[in-house]
Amino acid sequence: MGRPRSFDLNKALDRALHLFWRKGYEGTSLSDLTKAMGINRPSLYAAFGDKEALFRKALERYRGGPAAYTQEALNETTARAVVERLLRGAADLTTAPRNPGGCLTVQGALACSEAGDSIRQELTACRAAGEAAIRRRLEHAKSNGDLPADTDPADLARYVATIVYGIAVQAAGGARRGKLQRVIEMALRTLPL
Amino acid sequence: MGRPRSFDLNKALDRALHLFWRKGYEGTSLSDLTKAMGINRPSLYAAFGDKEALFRKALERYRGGPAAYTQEALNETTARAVVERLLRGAADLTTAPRNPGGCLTVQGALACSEAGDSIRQELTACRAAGEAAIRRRLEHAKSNGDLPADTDPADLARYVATIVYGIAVQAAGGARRGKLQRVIEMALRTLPL
DNA sequence: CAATATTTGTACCGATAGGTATTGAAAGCG
DNA sequence: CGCTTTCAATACCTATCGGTACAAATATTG
Repeated sequence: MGRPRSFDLNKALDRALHLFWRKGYEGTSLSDLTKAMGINRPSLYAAFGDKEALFRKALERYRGGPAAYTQEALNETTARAVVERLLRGAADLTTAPRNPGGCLTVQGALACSEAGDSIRQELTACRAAGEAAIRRRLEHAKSNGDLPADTDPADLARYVATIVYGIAVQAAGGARRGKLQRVIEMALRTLPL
Repeated sequence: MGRPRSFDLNKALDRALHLFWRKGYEGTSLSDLTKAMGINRPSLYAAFGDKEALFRKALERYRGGPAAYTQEALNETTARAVVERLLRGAADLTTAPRNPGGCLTVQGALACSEAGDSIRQELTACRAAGEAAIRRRLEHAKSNGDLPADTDPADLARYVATIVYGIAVQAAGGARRGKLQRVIEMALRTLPL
């Protein structure tokens, strides 16, 4: 019972996500958010909690939506296919015309004031978790003989993650998809697998 | 004539630089700055102009100081030495204990509000200029036969820059120097030179 | 219909943002 | 010394920040 909500939760969350994605956590104001989401402030707080809670929900939606390719990539059958799909997916995601340039987990809060430090740490942890997932997948590959014996899965995972982050910075600076694909060609041509 | 300035311009600028480096352009407030610089607000405005001008001066000092290794790297005699020194220098700079983690040109303003957009563009241009300098150096190397004929200097420069940016993001997330050196080993082992 | 539960809109809160007007202090020069 | 010039310090400006109190509006339930 009670008056029903007059807006769509997920649509509003998507708007918030795109804003955080483009302007970062601290660069996005509540006024920006309410305007883009088409709701007013008390409705936002009732539905999502404070700004920090809203960002975390947007991050969750990011991981389950635009960034979901990472899970699919990890399900590829060979280590090389995993790496290739991770890199190509990163270039596609960060340069898709319908998205803000770059990656939310990189530009959401790389450096910020004390007020944003909790979110900064959350994004750092999020990147570390992604890197750990790659490492585990590569460890599995190694135990299957799908990775050279002299290759350390942790090193390779960190290397792949580093290139993904670099691609995100390039995209934030306006790099086009084709240019990033050439970067990926260079990275792939010379991998130890 | 007139009353002499009671603080050291360059020392104050260094304090501002370290603050911007750690917290980004918008994450650093004027109160943060005046406190760290040991001066009060009107002195700051008289000596450096507004916040935006102060940041540009800090960026200039960054390029001429902590980031000056890039120029030295470009003066190396072989293309491989250039690339190696660029990468090793990036890891050293972004993980030096006496510095904030990461790179000012990456985390200074990757994503921000409209108010910071001018600085964001400046940093984007700064990164592009660095990449262009690498490309020109590699073009020169190619004309000297120091680069394989099938290697595009622009592609290689973009690849190197991408790894440098990735290293900066890793360092901002707390990565240690040793780990980044392993990333560099992987990148170097497989370069087309 | 009346009663209740929930959302909405407006208007506001204290705190802080970047930036400045003004006054008093400290130096050089005659 | 007295005059001028520059800097330093306090206090203040408007705008905006994230967050909320309160009352009007809209639905379900009896």
